[in-house]
Amino acid sequence: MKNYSKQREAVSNILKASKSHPSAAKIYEEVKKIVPSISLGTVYRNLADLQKNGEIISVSVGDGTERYDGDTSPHIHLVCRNCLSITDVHLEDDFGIRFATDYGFSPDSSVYTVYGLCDKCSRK
Amino acid sequence: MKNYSKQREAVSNILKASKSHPSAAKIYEEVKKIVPSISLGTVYRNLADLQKNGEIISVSVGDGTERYDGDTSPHIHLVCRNCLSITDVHLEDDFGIRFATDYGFSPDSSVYTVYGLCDKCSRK
DNA sequence: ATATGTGCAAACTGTTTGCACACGA
DNA sequence: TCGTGTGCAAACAGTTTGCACATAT
Repeated sequence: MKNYSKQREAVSNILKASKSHPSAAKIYEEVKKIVPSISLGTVYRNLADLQKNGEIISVSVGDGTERYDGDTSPHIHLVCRNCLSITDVHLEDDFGIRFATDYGFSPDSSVYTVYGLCDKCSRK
Repeated sequence: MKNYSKQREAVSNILKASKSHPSAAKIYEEVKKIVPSISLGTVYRNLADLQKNGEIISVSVGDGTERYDGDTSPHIHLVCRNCLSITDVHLEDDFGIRFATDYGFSPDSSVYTVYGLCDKCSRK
């Protein structure tokens, strides 16, 4: 059904180790240090697979690129519309997942994003 | 500072009246019935403005298009990875917004999305 | 042996942008 | 009048995909 590949493993590891919500291009840069021959297309393919499995999530920051996150524990993303920074706020529990189940929905992941201006940018 | 335009008004009205989370292309189709001369570029520009004002929000369904929502009251989106349907689950309160404020963040909107399979698709 | 994954590069498509003109205040 | 908004079309950029080859089981 699904074979092992060092490329997918590397992508997964990088995301799980990172806290910076990198873009596909950034991940590509990082993975090349481990698997130099990897191509950007493969990065995208693996990101799609991992996301479908619920191993990673993705967040829209509004700059046209998708950001990826290897942390699937319940948390909110505070996305600054000005500097595009993403701040995590961890939660006890993901009640969205619980609600979904109540509706007959089979959830694999959830993303809670709050948009606005971060502390620094709102002072200006 | 910001002028009135029937184009922006029409885009806004359509979104506030709709419950279907339409794409920009779909909105364009609808708006043309009201302002036939409107262009797709203008639709995008107005969607960006409205979103920046917190009048509308947008949701990624994962098919490469952004969906727009004129309902900014607290609710969760249940997005089916198979049929791409979006089901709304309304909430009492948007605690993400409250949390954000506690962190010195100035929120303008929030999006809570749960991905998975809807009732219908998970049966197959 | 056979299904699955990869690298490469071209193709795709949603979105953005420059420009000349129109409109609102 | 003067700043803001629009229409058009071209340009852009992130992402996807076809194909031939490589790898996993």
